[in-house]
Amino acid sequence: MPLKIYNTMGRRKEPFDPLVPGEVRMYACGPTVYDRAHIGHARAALTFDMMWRYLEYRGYKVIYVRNYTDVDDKIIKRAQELGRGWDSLAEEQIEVYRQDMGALGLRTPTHEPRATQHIQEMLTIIQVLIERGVAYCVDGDVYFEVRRCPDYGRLSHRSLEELRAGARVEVDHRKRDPLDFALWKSSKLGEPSWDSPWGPGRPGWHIECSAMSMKYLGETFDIHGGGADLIFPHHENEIAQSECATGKPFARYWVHNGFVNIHAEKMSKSLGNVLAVRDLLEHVTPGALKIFLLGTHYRAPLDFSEEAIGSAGRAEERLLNALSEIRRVQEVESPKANASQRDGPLLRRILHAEREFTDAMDDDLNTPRALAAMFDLVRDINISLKDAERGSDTSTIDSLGLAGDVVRSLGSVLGVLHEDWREKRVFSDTRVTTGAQVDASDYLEARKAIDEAFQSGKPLPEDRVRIIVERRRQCRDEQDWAGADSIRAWLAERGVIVEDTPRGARWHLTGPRA
RNA sequence: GGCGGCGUAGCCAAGUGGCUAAGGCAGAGGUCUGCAAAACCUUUAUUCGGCGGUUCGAGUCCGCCCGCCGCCUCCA
Repeated sequence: MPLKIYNTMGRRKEPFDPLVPGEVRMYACGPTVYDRAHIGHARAALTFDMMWRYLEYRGYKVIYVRNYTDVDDKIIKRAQELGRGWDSLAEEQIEVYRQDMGALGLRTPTHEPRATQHIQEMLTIIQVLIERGVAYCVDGDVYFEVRRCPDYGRLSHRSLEELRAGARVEVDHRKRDPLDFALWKSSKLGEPSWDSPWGPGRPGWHIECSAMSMKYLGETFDIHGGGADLIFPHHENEIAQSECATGKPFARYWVHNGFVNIHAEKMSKSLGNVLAVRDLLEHVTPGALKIFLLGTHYRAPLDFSEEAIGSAGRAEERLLNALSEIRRVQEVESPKANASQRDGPLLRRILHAEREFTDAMDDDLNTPRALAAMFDLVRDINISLKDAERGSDTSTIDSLGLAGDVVRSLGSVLGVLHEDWREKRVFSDTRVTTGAQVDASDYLEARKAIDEAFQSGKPLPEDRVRIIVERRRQCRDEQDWAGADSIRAWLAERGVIVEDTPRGARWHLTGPRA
């Protein structure tokens, strides 16, 4: 079954067939770097990171370019407000963006070009457009003349008339058509400025993506994407200026991800409901955030809610638990069976899950279905784990190991399931009792120390907590259930949760991070 | 006004006209446990916003209606 991708251009799923067999060139519009990344940026970056990973999983060699818009009205404005240089603000925010995307486990694209480092390439394209008579210069500004482009509106499926009718832009009488857009803007005093044949100025917004995508990927390349809001005017204008300059088709597949709403409202500065990735990661694991985002198909609008992301976190736990259980069983029971004796039913389920996963992803990257395939396999794993635990069938151990590998591998295609993320959870600081003896004076001293720390709001001293937990274990060994229960309750009041396992008591801290 | 999207169980969310409508969360039973917790298993939509229509057959196609949203202006 071939991979199919929804192409905004034709508004339908199309079989994906790259220009050069086996190789994919893709470009995604990156952020304008004037503020921290929010959850919408995360969704866009994740969508293309996931696409990249899946294309590689499918065997393609991928060149992935994502730009930084590091000169723009918003950056200039923000820098002025902050009383600092626009370039240092952009530089700082690029670093912040990298950190945030890194925290989400997103890979760094093959190239991350910046607009300011490609001024010359932009000037070249603008020059060609003027020579070809599709762009004109007025008072140091250069505009693209929209009506010289016969296909204008092809991507957004709107005619020039329709666009003019709905236009809310103020009419600038220097332009030949209200829809003409700036390729080059003359700089005002104090604004960033580069020399050009039309005087000092700075690039218009759209030209940078044409310049950078074509520089790194060629005049025609496979995939171009971004948020759905970029369809018009950004991508429409990119197509117009690129194709008019080269006379060749620009991008072949246009991919757009849906928006993130916050409690059914659009996220916007004015509503004050912008959710920064950084702030979000204070409360949830990257894995939970990604499972939440991938739980909705990338083209559909996604509504953020605490409840939904909480349930994604518990779903992540479910996947992680299965993996650690496999590991535990493997430690206890060494595989005895050879390959031919492997557990048949589980093997079949593994193959089924892999097929289901790729079918789902082939169908326009249907990550909700792909996740479902993983959860199905996890259920089968859990059932087999029960069998293995009963000790009746050691032949399943081998297949369980394989099943775990498959879950990990599918998880890494979606970029979820980094097992080390689990350690970063606030509530996952677990320890197991050792069997050490605790005498009465140590116990009383530990209680006192814990109470002092608790009352002053400090983190509880872990070594003292351990002493209490060991003391409780002694009570249990002596079948002093009342004593054990009262210690458990005492600890719970101070934010320590104790859970008994076959290997001893496990405890973790809640509340303020230990 | 123009263009487009959405409405599926308590919540989130898949679903190429045709076997019993994925999956996750929550809920309910159960296993395990001294008790708990955690974990795991089982279970939870005669029905897909409403009304008509096409079809042997529709959540899936068509029409109308109701409700919600996005784009047309910077925006992922």
